[in-house]
Amino acid sequence: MLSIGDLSRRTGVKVPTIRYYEQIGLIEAQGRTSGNQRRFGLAGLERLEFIRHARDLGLPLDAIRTLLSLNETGAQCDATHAIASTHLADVRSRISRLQRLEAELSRITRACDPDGTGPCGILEALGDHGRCHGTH
Amino acid sequence: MLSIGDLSRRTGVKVPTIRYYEQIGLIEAQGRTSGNQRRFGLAGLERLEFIRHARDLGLPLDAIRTLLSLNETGAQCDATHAIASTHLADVRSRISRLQRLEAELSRITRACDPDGTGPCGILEALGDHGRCHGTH
DNA sequence: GTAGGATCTCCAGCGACTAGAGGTTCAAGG
DNA sequence: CCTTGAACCTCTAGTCGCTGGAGATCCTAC
Repeated sequence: MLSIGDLSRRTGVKVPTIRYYEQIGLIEAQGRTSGNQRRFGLAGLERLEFIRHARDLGLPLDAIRTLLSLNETGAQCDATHAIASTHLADVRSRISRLQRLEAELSRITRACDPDGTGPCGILEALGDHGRCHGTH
Repeated sequence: MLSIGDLSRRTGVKVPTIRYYEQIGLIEAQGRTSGNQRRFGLAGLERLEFIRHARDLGLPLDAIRTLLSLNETGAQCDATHAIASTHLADVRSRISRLQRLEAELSRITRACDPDGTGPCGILEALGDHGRCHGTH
């Protein structure tokens, strides 16, 4: 029987976050002590580790909720694969967007000449989208 | 004199968003009609274009607020440069984090064998962080 | 004069937590 | 047995950057 603090230490998920997960129905305590404190079993620990790992991989809680129920109802690989690859595509598009952004930002940042006498190049560049190369 | 809708069409910033920006003190209408509708001038248009561009580059509104005031008080290049390069560093770290994530996710996604008879590899991989390569 | 699109204000919600107030319970030491 | 103090409880509100809806008013063209 694990207290919420034990669970937190074992999984690295913060105590208020665990309570939050319970509130939105992602996990459930096995029961409560006579003094109303949550107690978790091994199943709860594993479930939270699953959630933690999926969160680390950037999956939204809603997708995790679906994955958990797939896990219970006997894994349907198709659905699982769909969620994972959708997320993967999402991550990839975020990467490429960020890379375009990085290019533009570093170009703009270089436009600043701290020793010069004119107005700051960064502020000018921000005011004028027309000078940008490509889209962002 | 531009109505809020004109401003929206010219900048691509949605009407409710413009109102939100006014609410948090980022922009200000030049005045109101007798019927209480906002009217903006050229200064407002340029200011909103600046905000739009900075937002597109991923800068948080707080940083934009600072940049705008720097722009007014006669550009201090140092401060401007600091904000931009802090943001650039942030973007770069997000990129590398996402790339690590991408690697892990595509590894996990490949673990799924839809035709197999065993349990879904993706779900197993999610349940067991120990199998991951590197950190995420 | 009227129709209907644009505008107004105010409030609530998103995702995924995080922080704080104010109170109770549990475990260890004396 | 009693006390201390860390850990726990509930509830509410705040974060960021919008977005959507309700219900009312305004503006413009016909």
